[in-house]
Amino acid sequence: MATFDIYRKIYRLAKRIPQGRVATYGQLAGIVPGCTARMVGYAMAGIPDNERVPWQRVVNSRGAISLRGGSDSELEQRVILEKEGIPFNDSGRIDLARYRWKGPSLGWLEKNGYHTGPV
DNA sequence: CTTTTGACGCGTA
DNA sequence: CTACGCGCCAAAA
Repeated sequence: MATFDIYRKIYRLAKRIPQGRVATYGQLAGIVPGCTARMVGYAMAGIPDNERVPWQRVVNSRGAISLRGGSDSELEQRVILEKEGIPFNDSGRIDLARYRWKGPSLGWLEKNGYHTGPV
């Protein structure tokens, strides 16, 4: 099992995040076997051009955008998310209790070799 | 080879 | 609420 396969799994999973929902780094890491939150962030930073991953729907555990510091693309992503129907509160955070993605169906997880529940 | 860094998370103070 | 530390693991230096 090469690390390349893990990245592919992360991408495949992230592509399942529907519009109007968000997922956290830790959440995705908990679904992909042998993956950590840091690895998800690293994977998002290195998405190949041929892959179309909705990386803007992945936020940190606080419900805030965590882009490479100082970049203006952070504001850009917030605009995209708001456009997709996700509101930000006064602190610039998303209400994860309401907008967090529930994850793929159990059948999809089993079929593609992901974790199906809490580790 | 070793050290540092990074789109993270969580417990503690 | 903020600040700090540790754990996590893959790339880059």
